[in-house]
This record gives sequence, structure tokens and C-alpha cells, in this order.
Amino acid sequence: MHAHAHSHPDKSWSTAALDNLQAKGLRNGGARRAVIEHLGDQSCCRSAQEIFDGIRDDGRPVGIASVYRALDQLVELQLVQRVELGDGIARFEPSHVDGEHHHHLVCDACGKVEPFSDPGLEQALEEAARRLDYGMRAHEVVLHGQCDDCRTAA
Amino acid sequence: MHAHAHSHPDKSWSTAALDNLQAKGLRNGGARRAVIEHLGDQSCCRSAQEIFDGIRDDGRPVGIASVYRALDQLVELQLVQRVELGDGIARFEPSHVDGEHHHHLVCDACGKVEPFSDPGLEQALEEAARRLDYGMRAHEVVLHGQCDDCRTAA
DNA sequence: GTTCCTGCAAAATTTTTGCATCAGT
DNA sequence: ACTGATGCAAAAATTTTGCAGGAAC
Repeated sequence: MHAHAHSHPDKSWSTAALDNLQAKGLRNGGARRAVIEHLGDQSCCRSAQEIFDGIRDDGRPVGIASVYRALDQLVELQLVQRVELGDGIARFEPSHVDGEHHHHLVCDACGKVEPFSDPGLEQALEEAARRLDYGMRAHEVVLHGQCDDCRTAA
Repeated sequence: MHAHAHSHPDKSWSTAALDNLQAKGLRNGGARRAVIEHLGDQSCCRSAQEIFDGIRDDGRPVGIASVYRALDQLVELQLVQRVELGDGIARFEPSHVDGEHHHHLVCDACGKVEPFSDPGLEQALEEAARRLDYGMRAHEVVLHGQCDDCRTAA
């Protein structure tokens, strides 16, 4: 329907993230590993609660505090991007390198979140950052509107 | 330093917003009016707590619940835009019409927030929304990086 | 006078912290 | 063994809701 690429789960991100942690001398097993593996399986951002629930559904009894701690750490290391879409809940997704970057469409009617990517927009963001002379490390775009379903229903 | 326009306080927005409410038969005095007038005096987004503090500093004893209720209502009416910049605090600013639109730079080192505007980026957003065929009603861009001060200090 | 609005206090959410215990290296 | 990581529970921070009294029209 939409002319945008859907992001897909990225097993290799999980592996790279775990390697990255190991190279830094950090330990590798338990809750943090579960968070990384769970995030690698998703196609879009997830809230801390969703990650917690998903991991427990897989039978791993982690604590939610460990999920938050792992996410903080991964954001700090720039392996995970924190995303806030306007509903007061923080979401998290793998930091995609280069081309794999995506942004988010949020339906203000039903709350549905969809990823999209747009090379022209990406280029405009790079150019804007250059013009501003701001040491840009990450960026985030949220488009608010009405999804197909809600527009059809209306 | 930066090649971006700074937004400025917009007295006329306050007036327009109050008129808009009055036209809808809503009442006009007390806490909600204080929120509107306070937002109209700001040059960038403010958190609910900052708005509450600012109003009380002006000697008006509003309740924070009324601030939240007024903001919810103004967002609903699209007179105010809710902005989340990644630190877990929701901020609010007047919905700028057309040219007055701005976005935000966030320094991940010190947390400083600065507004910027970039016509090229704005155009790219419009084009992306058209390509996606998404009924876009609002959009929000956040660039994360390091501000001048933090880069100089580093 | 009627209806909406407001303030206070209590509750609900989301996120962080303390601490004893456990696990990876 | 040493040190970081984890889980639980308690606390903190942010936002929402209930309700009685007050203000705008």
C-alpha cells in the first residue's frame, strides 16, 4: 500500500551487539543478552514493557529493572536508539547502520506505529545537519496523521 | 553561530488561541488562560512542570492538574504541539502555522535544547508524506548531537 | 442558575535505585 | 575468587482521575 520499505528483523545486529559488548570486557549472559536477542527479532521499536513481556513469554524470568538497565547501557553505547513517539512511552530499537535507517508514522486516531524509510528525507536531514554545523550523532523523525484503516473507517 | 532562525515569542498566537476557544463556546479565564499566555511568551517548548512553575512565579496559584488538563485539550484542538525529545519528559509549544515551524536540536552531553528551522528539510518532509500517501497532520524532527559549548569543552 | 472549570489530594504509570545474591570470566 | 550482572522490592518521577467548591457566561 505505502511506497515504503518495511524494516525486517536483524539477527546479525544481535550478534554484532553481543560481540561489541564482549570486546569491551562486559559479560554476556542473562537479562542483557535476552534484551539484545529480543530486539534483534523485532521489525520496529518496542517499549520496555513489551520487551519485558516478550522475554518472559519466551520463558526467561528476567526482572524489569534489568531490562531498563540493559536498555540504558545499550543506548549509552549507541547500539540501541531510544525513540519517543508522543504517547509518553519510550521505545527502543536497534541502531541501524547506514541504509537500514527508518523513521516512524504514528496514527493519532488508533495509535498504530509503522516504520518507513525515505532516502530523500534522509539526505535532507544530512544536509540540514551540515548547514547547522551541529555534531549530529542521531536523528529521529515522527510523522503524525491517520493510518489507512482509520482513514477508510472515517 | 548556527545558520538557523530562532523562534520568538508569539503574542498573537495566544490571542488567536483564546479566540478559537471562545468561538467553540469554551470558557476563558483561570488556569487554561494562564497556560496559553505562558506558552505564547516562550521561544521554545516547555515541560508541564516548567509551565506550572512559570505560572506560579507570576503569582497565579494554579494546580498542576489543570495545567495537564489544559495542555491535553489544546493538543486535541491542535493549538498546541506535544514534543518528546528523548529524555522522558513531554514538552509543549504553540502549533506554528506554516513558515513559523521549527524543530529541535538536543545536546546529548548537557541536555540543552535549541530550536532550528530549515526550509529544505521542511520541503523534504512534505514530499515524503506525499510519497507515503499518509494523511500527515503534524511532524517532528529531533537531531541529537553535541552543542557548541560541549564540543568546545571536549 | 447552569455548566464548565479548577484545585487539592489520591491514584496510576513509567522509570530508577538499594541491596543481597548469583553468574561469567 | 573477583567483579559485574541480576531480581525483587521499594522509591521516585511523571501524568491522570475523583470530587467538591468556584467561576464564567
